[in-house]
Amino acid sequence: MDGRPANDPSPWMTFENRRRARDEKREAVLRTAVQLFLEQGYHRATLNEVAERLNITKPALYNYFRSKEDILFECWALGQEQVDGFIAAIDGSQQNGLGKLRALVHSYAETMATDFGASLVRFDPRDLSPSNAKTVRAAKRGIDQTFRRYIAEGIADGSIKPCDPKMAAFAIAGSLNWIGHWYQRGGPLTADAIADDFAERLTEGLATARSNKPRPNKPATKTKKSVVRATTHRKTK
Amino acid sequence: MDGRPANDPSPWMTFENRRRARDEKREAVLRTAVQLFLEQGYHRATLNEVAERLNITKPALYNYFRSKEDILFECWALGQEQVDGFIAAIDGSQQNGLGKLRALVHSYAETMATDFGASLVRFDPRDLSPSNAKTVRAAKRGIDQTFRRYIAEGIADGSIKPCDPKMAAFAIAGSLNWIGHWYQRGGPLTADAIADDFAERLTEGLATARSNKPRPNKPATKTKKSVVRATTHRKTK
Amino acid sequence: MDGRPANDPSPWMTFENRRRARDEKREAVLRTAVQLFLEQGYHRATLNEVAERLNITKPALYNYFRSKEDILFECWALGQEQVDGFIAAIDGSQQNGLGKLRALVHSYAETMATDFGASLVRFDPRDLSPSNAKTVRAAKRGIDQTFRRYIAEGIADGSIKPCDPKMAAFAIAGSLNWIGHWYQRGGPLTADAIADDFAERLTEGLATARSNKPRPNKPATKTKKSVVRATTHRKTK
Amino acid sequence: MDGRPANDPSPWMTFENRRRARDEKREAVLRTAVQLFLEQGYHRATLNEVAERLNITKPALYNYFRSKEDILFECWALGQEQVDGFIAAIDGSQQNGLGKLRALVHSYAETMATDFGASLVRFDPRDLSPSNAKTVRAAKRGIDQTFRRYIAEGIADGSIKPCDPKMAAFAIAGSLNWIGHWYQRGGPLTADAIADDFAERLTEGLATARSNKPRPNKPATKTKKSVVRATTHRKTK
DNA sequence: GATGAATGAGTCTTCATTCAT
DNA sequence: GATGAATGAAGACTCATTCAT
Repeated sequence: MDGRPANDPSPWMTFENRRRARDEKREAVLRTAVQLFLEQGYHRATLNEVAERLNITKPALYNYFRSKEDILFECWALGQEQVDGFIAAIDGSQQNGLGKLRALVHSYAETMATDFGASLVRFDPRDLSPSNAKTVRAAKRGIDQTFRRYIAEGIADGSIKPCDPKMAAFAIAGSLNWIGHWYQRGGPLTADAIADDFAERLTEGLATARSNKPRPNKPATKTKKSVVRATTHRKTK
Repeated sequence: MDGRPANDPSPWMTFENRRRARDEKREAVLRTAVQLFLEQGYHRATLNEVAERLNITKPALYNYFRSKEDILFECWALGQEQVDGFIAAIDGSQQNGLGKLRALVHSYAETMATDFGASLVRFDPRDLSPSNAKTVRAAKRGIDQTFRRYIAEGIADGSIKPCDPKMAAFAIAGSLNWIGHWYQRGGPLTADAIADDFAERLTEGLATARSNKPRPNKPATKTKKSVVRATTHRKTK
Repeated sequence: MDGRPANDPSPWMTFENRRRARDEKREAVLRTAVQLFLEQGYHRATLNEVAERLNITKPALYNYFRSKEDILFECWALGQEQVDGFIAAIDGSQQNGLGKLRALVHSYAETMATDFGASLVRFDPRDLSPSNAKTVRAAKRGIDQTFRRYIAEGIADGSIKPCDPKMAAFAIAGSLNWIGHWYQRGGPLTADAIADDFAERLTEGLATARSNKPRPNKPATKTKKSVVRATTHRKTK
Repeated sequence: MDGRPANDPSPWMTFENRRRARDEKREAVLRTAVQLFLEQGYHRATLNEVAERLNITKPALYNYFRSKEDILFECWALGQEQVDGFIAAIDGSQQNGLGKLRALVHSYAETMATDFGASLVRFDPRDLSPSNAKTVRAAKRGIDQTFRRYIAEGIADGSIKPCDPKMAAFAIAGSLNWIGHWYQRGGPLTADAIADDFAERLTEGLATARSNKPRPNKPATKTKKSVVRATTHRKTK
């Protein structure tokens, strides 16, 4: 019933708009920053250049972020959200271990081909405050354990050959993370093609003979986009 | 009567000693530096701290290196020498493509577990001068092509299943490079165990059925240590 | 109703003020710097001291100049502008060669008695970047050729005795440049007196008998102050 | 008595040789240093480069000089000796004021065309220790006063037109000192030609009509070389 | 007498960050 | 919300000078 006319210029609307505008700018900063950080490396990139690319001035950045490190962390967080999203989706899906692993590899590979995704593996946690660094390391551990968990699940349900989940996870994660270093948008390989290729390539060695029948071309979860961050972006105070 | 034997190599000996002492110090600097750079990252690490750990003063470092970047590059170069060494050895060995690939994976994995080896993948070429960066990038390309070459050889000689050498090389190199990020000396896994494991794990998916018989436990080249740098260390003038 | 007059140039005014304030500060820096550089020499003078005298901190200088060398060059440029200014004025005047030469000597002598003028001969072009050094050397050559040109003109129009313009120019320029080394504000000799004296002294030997009649006490151009730098000061980007 | 055979390799002879060899090296250092200092400027020139050009090492220089500044001062001193020498000669000569002035100009011009001579006007006394700087400034004052003295003498003896000796001296000295800045060995003008030209040019304006008859082509003192420094070079302790 | 090595002092420069407007 | 100006902290690098050999 809160029947507010569409053209209501109420202060609230204004407030809403403000918040939205603010969030858009925040994201614009992050998009610019992540790109610059990837391009030049966090230390060589200066806030001045971030600001320049946005046609604003350096201190203006401080309206949206508390520090350079804050920006770095938020970039990372956006990437991590993607990962959290598809992991949640896969966790909730009905597949055997091998299927989940394949889905994970596929989604992770796709993410690695995005700026925020690549930031997950190309940013250095040591550039973060101890507290943020802790968060990052916990998340990294979480990803690793998800890999191991799916592998263990697969071994248990017979879709994956008995093996050491730890080493297998390392090997797979390494291949995937590496994508973040070599993938270039506009290159000969599309993110999708890479994801498809790696989903098969990195898991075929693990699959039991019986599972190794023609698998579905695309994992079911493929289109599920990551569950976004809870609500309004926290101000990371 | 000042009883010095005619063959007394005195001045020369002194000279020799000096040179040796100098080289030893140079290497000590590099060992300390690579460790610190890996620990803290190149930008956070200061020459002051490098010097402190060596119980000398910062300017003393400039007796051996021309700049911080020079040190960085030399660390990288030492790692690259190891790689060049075992690649040369494998190239000269009598094996089919699969065997060479396995040997390469094994040696590369071992190298990744060393400080100088890890520096190959954890240092950022953008921290180097354009000229040095070029060298580094060329070397990286060389390694990639070696992987692809062995795979292609294997396909040609029937030891490796037909596949895309490029993607296969990326997948393998990624797993290996990742070692440089997670391996910790003193951890539960020895470098040797990792190398053995990866040599098998990363190649089994590529092997043709016929090659996949009980392979030798250790690649033939395993004991061949990398051909070291010619003789006298260049003074990085 | 916020009763601001329509023609309120407020934001613009502010902007204008800012720019002016900025330019004023820039010039204050240059005035302080040129003085310090003359006092102590470029190498002994530190930016810290420049800043101290201005009651600001060293990095604040970098808001106005890109480097110490930039400051040096701009000091020189201010002096050169004076010279360019009076040369242009003399060039445009209606006088015979001797008259122009006298006017030049007079103005140049006056300039040598100023800080920025003295910087023309007391700063060392080798302290400048190659590009700036080139500019400086070209300007120096230009001044030399102006001297020679006026002498040649005088010879042609009969006001100056036939002689070697090159040597004559060297002799005159030497006397004048030397002023930049010995003149001290507040000393027994005023700049004006020196200029008058030198204008006569350095030219009387060159004048033909017929020109050597009672010359005007003051060269016509004497009051013409140097054409100042266009308008907005370049930002030395 | 002390009949020492010519071939006596006595310690004394050795000592003599040593001293001579030492002095030769000292002078070689100074010759190299003055050249380098003139080429690059005192501050940009490093002792390392001085040593390199001599094919010795930097610390070796400290066997002959106590500091970089000491070298600078000694270079200056060698130039000053030349000046002291010809001034003494001229002082002792039988000429009227004009003649002495001409002789002074001639010799001074010649000196300006030498490295050590140029160092007199191109080195900055502020680079010297207070004590040495004082010496230098006194010497400079002495030269100035010599110019003024000869002019005054000339006025007194009627060979020079009444004028202000101070200004005249400044004008003449400026022209001469300037030579030290522009003269280049191997250029189109020989030192001798310059000296002849300037001896006439800088004095003709001062000469009384009666003196201005054809003057001798070369001042009598021309060949008198400067009285050298007393004996063994002081170690400038 | 000469050298390699080491040092201490000092300077420029960069950049994230803050503040008054 | 945005800006120009200013700052403090920090680091790389240079070089004259000394010392043990």
